[in-house]
Amino acid sequence: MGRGRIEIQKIENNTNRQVTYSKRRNGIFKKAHELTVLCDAKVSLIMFSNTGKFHEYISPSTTTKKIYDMYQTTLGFDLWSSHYERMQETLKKLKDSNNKLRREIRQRVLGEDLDGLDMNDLTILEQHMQDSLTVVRERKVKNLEQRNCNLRLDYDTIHQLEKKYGMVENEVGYESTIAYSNLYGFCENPNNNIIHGSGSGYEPHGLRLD
Amino acid sequence: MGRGRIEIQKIENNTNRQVTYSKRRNGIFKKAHELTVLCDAKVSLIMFSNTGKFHEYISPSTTTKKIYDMYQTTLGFDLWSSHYERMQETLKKLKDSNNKLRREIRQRVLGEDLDGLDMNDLTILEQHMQDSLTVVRERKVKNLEQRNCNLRLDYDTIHQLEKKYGMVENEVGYESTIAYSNLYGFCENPNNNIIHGSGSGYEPHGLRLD
DNA sequence: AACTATTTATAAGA
DNA sequence: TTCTTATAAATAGTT
Repeated sequence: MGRGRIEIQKIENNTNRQVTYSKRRNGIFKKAHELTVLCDAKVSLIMFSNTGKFHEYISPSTTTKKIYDMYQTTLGFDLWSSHYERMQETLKKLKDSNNKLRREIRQRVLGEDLDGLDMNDLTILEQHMQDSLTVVRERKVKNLEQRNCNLRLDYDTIHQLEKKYGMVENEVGYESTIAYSNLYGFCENPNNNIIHGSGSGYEPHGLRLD
Repeated sequence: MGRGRIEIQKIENNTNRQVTYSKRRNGIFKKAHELTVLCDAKVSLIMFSNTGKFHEYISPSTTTKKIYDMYQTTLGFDLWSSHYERMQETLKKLKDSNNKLRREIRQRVLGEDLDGLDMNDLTILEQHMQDSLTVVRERKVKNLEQRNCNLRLDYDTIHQLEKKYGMVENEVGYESTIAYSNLYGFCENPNNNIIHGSGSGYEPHGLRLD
């Protein structure tokens, strides 16, 4: 439809191709719109030129996203699944990881869910628990030693103050010394359990497994 | 372009509209293809008729998904964002949950990361660990008792077989009895630790925290 | 971007 | 539906 018939093959002349693209693009957009109106159809027309230029027609009664949702539904597969895939994978890994962690906690912290473990597993688990318990007890000792040091500092400070300002030495000195020696004595027996908690009201201590 | 000019407005006659849709659909598809070839363009043309019928043209050099990826990139917004949103949320929750679980394990299972805990926390933690350890040790005892029962069954079975087939009673009976009595003796001291693991090669035992 | 000779698309009819 | 065909519309090449 023009001054001469043309073969349907790539127009090699650059300018010519560009011009034809522009003309025919308008033509096809017009056709798309006419179809939309005449036949009450929904049309999504997306084009990228040779040079990457983007143009689109979308029927006024719809949106590109709606068309793609319909497209997806119609064809029965998920167009953007590849977009999701990595996300899905991450999600799955996280869920697996979560489950493993929860199981670890059930086993190791709460002492539940031991059904899958054989004698050897139980022994290893027991050893780990024993080690952790030791770490916690050592930390308690460390804490007490720290408290001890602070008290010793306090005692020295007070002692100096007493000297300086002539306070009654025995009164204050007595209490400080009591506290000091009690704590020091305790620290020298790091494995005793005299400050053990009540032990009755067993609670997960802020642990949520739901 | 026909026997008479028509107004661009919805064709009310149902059959007529259907026919026009069919004809013009072919026309626009042909145009889309010509544009693709002549101008080396990429065209995605998706149509849904009045009655929900689906038709599509896509340039052979591409796919509908590629077009939509380009569309997305070009327009600089995410067509699928609503699809993502819930997923993103789930992902975040899982990550948070994971982190909490990992911290729990660091504190409670490995005995690490105790810096935020005061004396009381440490004591509670210690008690929980002690309780869990007790559970594991009780489980070990239960396992041994179970093994014991199994052996006792084996022994009875063998004993019956011996009777039935006249096997030399002492030979088999001796070994079974040894095994049985060893285990039974062990089970009567549930809190001893003679089958403790090596205890030297401390490993997280399948726990991954990375 | 306009023009216009021609080709192409298609409305109406069969 | 599909074919036909008169006519409208699109557009290739030109300006």
